Parts: sequence; C-alpha cells; structure tokens
Amino acid sequence: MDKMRENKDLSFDFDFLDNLVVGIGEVAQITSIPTRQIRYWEDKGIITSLTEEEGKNRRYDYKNIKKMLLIKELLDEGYTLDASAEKVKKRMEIIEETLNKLKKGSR
Amino acid sequence: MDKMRENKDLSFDFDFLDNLVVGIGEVAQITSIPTRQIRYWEDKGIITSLTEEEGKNRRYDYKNIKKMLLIKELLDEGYTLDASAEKVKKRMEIIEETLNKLKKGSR
DNA sequence: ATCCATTTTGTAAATTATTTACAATGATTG
DNA sequence: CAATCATTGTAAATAATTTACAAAATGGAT
Repeated sequence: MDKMRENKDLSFDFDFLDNLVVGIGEVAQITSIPTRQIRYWEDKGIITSLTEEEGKNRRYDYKNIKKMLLIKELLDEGYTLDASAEKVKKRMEIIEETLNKLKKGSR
Repeated sequence: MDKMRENKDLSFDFDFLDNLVVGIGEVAQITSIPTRQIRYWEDKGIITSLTEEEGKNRRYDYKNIKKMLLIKELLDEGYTLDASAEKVKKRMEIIEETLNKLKKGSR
C-alpha cells in the first residue's frame, strides 16, 4: 500500500465528513456541551438539526457540530451567545466554501 | 480570514475525527449497513465499540466506522466476511499510522 | 441434492436515551 | 432592583437500542 492509497484514504476525508450525522448525545460527548444547552441554541435558531419529523431524534451534521465548537470557544472568551453566533457566521462561510471546493475536487 | 485559518480549520480536521463518536443508528445511516449487521460483526470480533457498560448504547469511533465501510466494499466485491476483515487489517494499519502521524503533527 | 458452516435478518421484552413543554435558577447590564 | 439573557431541572411520552433466542438465506464441499 503506497502513499497514493494512504492519501486517498485519509488526507482530508471529505466524503466521510460530508455524510456524517451524529445524535445529540454523541455531540454532547464530542463537544462537552450539555444536550440541554444544544437544544437551547437550536431553539434560538443559532444551530439547526436535521430532524425528519417532529418528535424524532435530532441529527447534526459536521457543519453544525463545528459551529457549536466555535461558539463554545467564543463563549469561553467572554462573548455573549448572540455575539458569538454572529462572529461564527463568517468563519462558517469560509468553512462551507472550503467544503464545496473539496466536494468539487473529489469528483 | 485567510488561508492559514482556513487551513487550520479544515484541511484534514484530525482533531475532530479523533474525538468523534457515533451511535449505531447513525453509523447505519452513514454506512448503509443495517444495525443488525453491525452488531453481528461486533459479536464476531471484527469491529469493536466503545461501550462503557453492559446494556449501555454502543459508540463507534472513526477508525471502526472506516473499517465497516472498507469491509462493505470488499463484501460487495465478493469476499467472505472473514476474508474481508483480514484484508482490511492491513489498510487499517496504514490508516492508524497516518492518524498517529497527524496526531503528533498537530501538537 | 444434502449437509454444514457462514452470514444475515426477525422479533419481543426490557432498558436506555431523547423529545417536548413548563418552569426555575443564575448571570449581566442598564 | 428590574429585565433580559442564558442555562439548567424535570416529568411524562416517545423513540431507539440492547440482549437473547431463533429463523432464514447463502454458498461451498462431499
């Protein structure tokens, strides 16, 4: 197995991140943000989940998990929730751009 | 926001993958492998989950999800389950090596 | 075809985890 | 202190998972 294969497998595993969905419990585990807080942020419209129907369990994609992590950082720095959310918007745009570039590059 | 930041954020988001844990339902959704089949593979010892205690829900890390995807490919190619598992071992070693390299590189 | 091991799939009962909604508790600022 | 913001608590209902036992497919060997 050579560098080419290794590269294909891992070097930015975009395909993987693109298909990723994670439940709220695991997001809490990953981010150390309590489920209760995640739901609150979602109620406020700061993040969005991929819930198929009312009552079904929430699913979060890479983008939103990333967003939570960034917001958490800013909160720790002392920003308010709204200010953090606003600040994160710009970085999210860049992240999305990058993801789209990689998406195109991978086919 | 510049290329440096973009790079830091995304270009192989190793930190993210390193902390990732996913429940069996979402793994099924991601990989298109039925939960029942995932449990069977685990019973056989082909994959492993990070279950804290008996009875608690299974959690899978990036490595094992990756493994399932590789095994699934080989099954589709006609290999038996055991043969697939054996064949995947080698590629998993490479993946782990790469992850370890990135781990060291990221600190 | 039959046997045999492998692999997948089904299901029920018990358990774990999540949802929703209502509310209470801190924290911060004017 | 009042008022808004942000977090946290909780109970009842629902969704999802676990475990264990079992039944089908599948495929190869004799």
